[in-house]
Amino acid sequence: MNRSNGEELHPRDTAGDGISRGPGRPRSAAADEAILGAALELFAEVGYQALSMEAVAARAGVAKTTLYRRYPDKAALVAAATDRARPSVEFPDTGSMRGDMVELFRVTESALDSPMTMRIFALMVSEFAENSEFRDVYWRNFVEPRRQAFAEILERGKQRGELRGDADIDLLVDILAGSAMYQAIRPGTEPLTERMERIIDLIWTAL
Amino acid sequence: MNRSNGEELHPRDTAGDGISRGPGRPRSAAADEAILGAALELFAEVGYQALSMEAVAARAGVAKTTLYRRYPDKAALVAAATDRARPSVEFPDTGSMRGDMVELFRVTESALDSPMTMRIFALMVSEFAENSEFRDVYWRNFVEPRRQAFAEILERGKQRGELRGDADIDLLVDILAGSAMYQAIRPGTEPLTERMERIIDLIWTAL
DNA sequence: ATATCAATACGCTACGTTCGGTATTGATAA
DNA sequence: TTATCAATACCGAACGTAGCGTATTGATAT
Repeated sequence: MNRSNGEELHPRDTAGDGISRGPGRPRSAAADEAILGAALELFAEVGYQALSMEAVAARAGVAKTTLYRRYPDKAALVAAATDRARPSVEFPDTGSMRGDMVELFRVTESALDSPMTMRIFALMVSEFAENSEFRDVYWRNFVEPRRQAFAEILERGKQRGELRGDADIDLLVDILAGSAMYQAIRPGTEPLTERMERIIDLIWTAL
Repeated sequence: MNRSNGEELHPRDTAGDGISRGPGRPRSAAADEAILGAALELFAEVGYQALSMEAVAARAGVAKTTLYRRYPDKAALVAAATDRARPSVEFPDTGSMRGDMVELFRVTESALDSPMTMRIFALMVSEFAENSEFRDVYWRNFVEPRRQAFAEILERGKQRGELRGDADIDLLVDILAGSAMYQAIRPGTEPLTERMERIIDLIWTAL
């Protein structure tokens, strides 16, 4: 799990510009696609630990060596596969800040319920303990976009006068994102959206 | 990783009442102790993944079979070892609610910085995705006590009149605990305690 | 009291299996 | 000619199991 990026380690840049090609047979783009697709599927199905390189190779219809030609190890492969799967985040605009917040949480809820998102989250947390660069990929792809959406909503609210001009947006985002993550982890409570609505209302009495 | 408790699976209840003992040689309490100690040490040192049963047995000075006589698999052993390691949580009482909160966070910060706590946290999150009963052990031992401390502080504040009587304590605890966890995960910011102070102050303008 | 018995734990060694990762080989595409 | 591909064998680490002989205990028979 303590792995460097992997892109640097392999001579052929599969996803590269494609213009300057060295000698010899080029990598198969079809294999690239099949590998990443199979890896992502299996990761979503069984999680990181139970994902085996043999299974990925089998599902992709590719030999195991073909995997290792592209990625130095399992960690790098999974990182690349999940990296590609960035879910797009919508920036809601309902007119009111509270409405935007609720809508954003509503949209996020399904993501937090999906096993794949939780698995990525788990990977991020566990890799944090190991201080790997892994964490940065996940943070950038999965957390930062949602933080951006939060910040955007708050900024608009500020301009509309719904939020005090001196409010620390970064701090507010921390509180909101932290509460959302916590609700996702916390066992057995009321539905996420409802609870988050109450959290929003509580914080907003202090706006 | 999908494992039932383990206590039920093995006939001898090592930690049982000790009064009614059937025939046969009893389990060695020294071995019990050595096993759990070695497992906890190794878990803190190398994490769950890299922890091997062979290493535990070697460090405990015990045969591998002795491990499997007690615990059905690695997951159960680690669960038992970490279960025993409940860190005690102090309930601060500085006189003011804000002071109590800050003090509690200050004490908690060192725990959040230790690799073992982070590893347990990671295990909890990843096991949540797998829906294992594992998660409940960790939640009960590591999260719930701190939630209790939070709730206690807030309750005292309520009685002192520092907090509105109709404040939803459970919800407040969620926000505070969630923010703290988030800060622990979030890469590279200011020191946890300082940031938590600001979060407390922000929320408390809405008391 | 003492020997025996049944039951269980213990350490040891070995084994079967899975899986990550490497090496080799012959064929194939550019 | 040169690198990729698939197939296969291989190595080593690790989980978990099985069998052996031995040690320790409670119950029982003499």
